[in-house]
Parts: sequence; C-alpha cells; structure tokens
Amino acid sequence: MRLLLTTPPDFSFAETLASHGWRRLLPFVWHEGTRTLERAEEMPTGSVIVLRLTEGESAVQVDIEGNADEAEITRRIRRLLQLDLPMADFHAYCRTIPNLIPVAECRRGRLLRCSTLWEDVVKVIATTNTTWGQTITMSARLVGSFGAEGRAFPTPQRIAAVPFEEFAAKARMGYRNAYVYKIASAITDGTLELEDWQDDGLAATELRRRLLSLPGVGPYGAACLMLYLGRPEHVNSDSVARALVSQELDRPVTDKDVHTFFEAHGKWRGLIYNFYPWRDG
DNA sequence: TTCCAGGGGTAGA
DNA sequence: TCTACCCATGGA
Repeated sequence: MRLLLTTPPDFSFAETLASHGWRRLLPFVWHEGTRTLERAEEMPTGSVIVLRLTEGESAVQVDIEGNADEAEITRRIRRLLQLDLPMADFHAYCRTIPNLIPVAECRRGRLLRCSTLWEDVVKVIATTNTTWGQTITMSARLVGSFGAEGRAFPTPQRIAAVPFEEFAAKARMGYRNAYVYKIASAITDGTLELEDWQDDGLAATELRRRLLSLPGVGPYGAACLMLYLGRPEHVNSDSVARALVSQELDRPVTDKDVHTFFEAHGKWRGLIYNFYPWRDG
C-alpha cells in the first residue's frame, strides 16, 4: 500500500529529519542513499508494519509493508513529522533577524518525533548523562528485547509485563532502568495518561510541571519534550549548548549564560537554539 | 585507574 | 534557589 500525504509549503522533509538525532535511533532507520526513512510500527492489533517515507512533490510518500488502518498510519506520520504544527509565525520572526533568515528560507523549525509521546520520553531519558553511542545502543536493546517482533518500539505494556530485574538486565540503561520501568508501569496501570498531555488546551506551565514530575525528566528533558510538543519557550541547555555558546562568546559559560543568550527570542527560544546558525557549522 | 558523557534526584544550607 | 554528592553504564 502507498499513501501520499500533502505537506504544507513551509515543510521540509530533509530539514525535519536532520533537526536532531532521532533518525539514528531504532526503530528509525535512515537510508542516506535512497533518502528513505524507515520505521517499524506496532499496530493496535499487535501486528507489525514497516513504513518507508520519502520526499514527494509537496508531499511525503509512504510505502507500507503489511496491513494497517490508513487513518491510523496517517495520524502517526503527521505526529512523526509535526505536519500539524503552524510554522508561519516562527518563520516570520526569523525573517526579522538577519542571521536567522536562512532558518525561514530553508524551512527549518519542525522536529522529527516518535509516534508516541511515551517513546519520545524514554529516548530523552536515554540521552541524559551518557554518550550518543550509548543512547543508540539503549534504543536498540529496548527495540530488540521488548518490541513487537523485536522490530517496533516497545509499548509501555510490553515493558511492564516483565519483572523489573529482567527488564534491567536486558535494557542495561543503568540508573535509568528504574525511571523507564516506573513510567511504563504507571501508564499500564492507568495512573499516568501520558498521551493525553499532548492536548493543545493544556497551559505550557502545567505541561512543564507535569513533564518535570516524570522520573528521569529534569529541566533539560522537559525543555526537549516541550519543544517536541510545539511549546518552544524553554532552551534545553546541555553540554552541547554550553560548548556552542562558550565558543560564540569566547569564554566559559554556565547554564545561566546559555539562557541569557537566547532570552531575547522569547517564546521561540527553544526553536532558535535548536536551529541556531552556529559559527563553524 | 580515573574520568565523564546532549542530567536528574536528593539532602542540606 | 543554590551547591555537593551520588547515580549505572561503557568508552577513552
């Protein structure tokens, strides 16, 4: 089966996929030669399908291996590519600042997401206080050990269904094991309705408060997740941000300096940081 | 061995 | 609010 999803004029397939590192984490597989983003998805029935996304003419072409409900696939892909996120105001803002004009002209601003907030949360936790290499292997172990057919990202239910000791031994996420398992268990027993937090009616301050209440999610993680949820008013200051701002200011900097550096960009701070045209690339 | 990586939790001030 | 310390894992 093949789907063709029309994309907004200010959408860029290439820029969205390059927006951050998610395309390098399973179950995403990026094929540079064919410019294809592949991803296995577990359907509500338990079956696994494979999506292959390529850029079309003002559209995203989706080739689907396996049988699945078209509406459900469309919904997931719209989430993956932030197709419903308005970009006009952000791009208009960028055009008012000379060194940010390329951000608008290259149609940057959307970020690649996973098909659930749950998966985004787990992967953000897997990026904290570790190297990218380990983040990649943690994602691979989660998919391989607990995902449906060892190909899709595990649902919270699949993780909560195994004893913690078994989960920890196979996931090997260090002290993050307990955080991920606790979140999976809370979703499974119904005390945490994480996916409902994506409601646009939720105030940004309340969303941030809730994200910070998740074990393993602090200021950095909450800022990342808010960015993925279209609320870019916080900068996800991390060691990368500190290094870049330090280079820009030519002196050692703290988190506070990073926040001060982006303060003027107000509600667009998080996006400006993510797409900032740093010197030397 | 020791350090530390796209931080976070906790205790104590 | 700020600081110090600890945290599992694995590579350098």
